[in-house]
Amino acid sequence: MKVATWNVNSLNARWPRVEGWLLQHAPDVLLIQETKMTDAKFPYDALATLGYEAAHYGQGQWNGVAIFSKVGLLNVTMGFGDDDPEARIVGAQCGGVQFYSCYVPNGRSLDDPHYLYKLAWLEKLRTMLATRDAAMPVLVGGDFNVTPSDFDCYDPSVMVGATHVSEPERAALVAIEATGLVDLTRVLNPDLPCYSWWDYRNGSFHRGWGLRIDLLYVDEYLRERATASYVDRDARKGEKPSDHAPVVADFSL
DNA sequence: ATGTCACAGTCCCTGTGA
Repeated sequence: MKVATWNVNSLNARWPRVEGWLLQHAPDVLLIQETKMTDAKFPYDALATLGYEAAHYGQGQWNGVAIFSKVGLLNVTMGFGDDDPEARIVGAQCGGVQFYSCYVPNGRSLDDPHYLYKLAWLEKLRTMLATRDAAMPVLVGGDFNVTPSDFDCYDPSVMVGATHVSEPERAALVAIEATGLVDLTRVLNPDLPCYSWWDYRNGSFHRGWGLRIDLLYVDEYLRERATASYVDRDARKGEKPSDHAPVVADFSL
């Protein structure tokens, strides 16, 4: 089973790239973030032509998450079941695995209310994962907007005082791991940066100024069966790329 | 460090978010 997560920064603007990527890589499951579209505009028919069922939790202009699957799509859940109006998490069971596609709030700055919303959102995710059905393998992927460690930053010295590197954000990831999950890309590539995002500005991609903020958390069952995890940097090149590259994992199930 | 992109509305430019 091939699985990937990709923040596409508008599925409307990115559809030609997404369609091409699906044809080239044929993942069994693709977790998408930032569709930035209403459900009415979601390309269900085009995905069906490519062999994918899809679950979309859309909001409109901002946010929006989806799961594309070639291996079935059951028990779709949207949000955490509270009154949060932002469309940032969708879940589904695909091929006997519980998947979640997550778009963690950015936080904006450490003194912004949105930063507290980010921490609260991560705690809601942790609570949900702590009470999950342990009988079902689980993969939680998405744009976490947090670097797990300084090694996931091109230059930690320029990130001091910023979001994405703060101790509370990293502690929130550690607490999520404590529910029985591992950061698969890092576990399989302890010595590679595996950056997944580069700012559109400053020629950041070509200068190597990246961050690893798109993560795949898996339980022990999936970790034991994982054969590879990598970033498809080619998807960050060329015409109208997203500012994120897909993060892929292969499993022998 | 700020050299970009996408969105909606004020609608062919501007403010906002990332």
